[in-house]
Amino acid sequence: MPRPRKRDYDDLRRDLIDAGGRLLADEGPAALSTRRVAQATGTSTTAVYSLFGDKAGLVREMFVEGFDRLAAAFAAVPRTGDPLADLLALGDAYRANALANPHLYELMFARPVPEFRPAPEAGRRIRSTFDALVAACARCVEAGVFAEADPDAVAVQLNAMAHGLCSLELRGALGDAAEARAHWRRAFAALTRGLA
Amino acid sequence: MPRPRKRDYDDLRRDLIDAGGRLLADEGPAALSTRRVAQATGTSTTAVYSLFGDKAGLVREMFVEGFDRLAAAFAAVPRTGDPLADLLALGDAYRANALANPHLYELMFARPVPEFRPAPEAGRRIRSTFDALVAACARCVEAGVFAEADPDAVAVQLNAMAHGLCSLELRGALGDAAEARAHWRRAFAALTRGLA
DNA sequence: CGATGTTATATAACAACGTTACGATACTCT
DNA sequence: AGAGTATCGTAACGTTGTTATATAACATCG
Repeated sequence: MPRPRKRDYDDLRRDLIDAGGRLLADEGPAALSTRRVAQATGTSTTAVYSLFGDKAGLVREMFVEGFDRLAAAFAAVPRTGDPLADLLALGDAYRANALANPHLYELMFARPVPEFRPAPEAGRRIRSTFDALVAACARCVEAGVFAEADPDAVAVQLNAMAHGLCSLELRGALGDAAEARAHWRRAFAALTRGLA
Repeated sequence: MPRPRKRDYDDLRRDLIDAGGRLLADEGPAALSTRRVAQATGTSTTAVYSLFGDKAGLVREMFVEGFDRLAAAFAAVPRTGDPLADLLALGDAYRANALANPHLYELMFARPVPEFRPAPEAGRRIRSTFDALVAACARCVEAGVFAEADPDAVAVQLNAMAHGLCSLELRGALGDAAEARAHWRRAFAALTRGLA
């Protein structure tokens, strides 16, 4: 056999992904170059190519990291006896995650790195975080909080609203934090009332 | 005075903007380089810098072109006696414009060109197309179709929903055209019912 | 334990990128 | 007609993504 060196291998992978995230967060997408990432990790550009194949491959890992964080944020939302409150808490978690990791949110939904376009295959991982939302919607339907409807279709509506609001807020179109929170509250109040 | 040459000047401007649009639409953001644009227009990269200052300056023109098209699509929506129908027609126009110019839509609301970040000043032009939406919301409130509310806040909710749905549809997450249309209908039915 | 084969990674090169300095051209105005 | 200035082609600089090459480090076999 050749040269596994499994330990350092995984460490280097993580280091490169983390360095990419830091670069993206601190200096924006233009600073996310293979050289900068390699330099920040104390290695050379070749590492990116042997470990990820491409710059796009590295960015793809940062992309799934973004969805992993979102999934973690969703998983941390407790399930109480109130399905509607749970659903709204999911919305808050979505917003909090986007505000805490704006660069990853952008990477997930705004395509800031021209080399990287999320593959349709990546849709499956997105889907798995989406399922948490669908389940919460299903509970609302079962509990009679929402009118009889396909939970999947309901989830699409809430997802669209959440993403639309995040998009506006990150662009600064929702005013300060207090105003933004009010927009969120009103929007989900109206939408969930319409779904009842 | 210097060397106006107003005629060719404006023509060249338009040609460069159009070439950029074609390049972006046909080959994606990675192909949108000053050299490609200049070559497609039969000129050289310097033209971009003397006419727009920057690559970002050229992209900014494409950006406002996107909003001009959206404004034109909004302006083409007739105002009938039914305020709610008018509002929904505005939503359809928004969707149709996004599907007809997906690359411009991406430029307006995502961030496919790292060099270009919409200036806060550009917000004013966005605002002017947003105002058409606000006016339609105000008519719904006045007519009693919606409950008493700040038309601006209502418009934010509809805007967020529309953008969220467009974003999902352009990503292919809304199924085929028929399914997507059904999602749109259901989403706005629920939201406008909740606003009543 | 030393030789060998295989892999990981640094070095250096390539084409293409955004940008700028420089010169030449083509126009407006006196 | 002459003078002055904005436009724009040429060519260069540094940086980008990527790849070919070469070296170094490890696992296995003799």
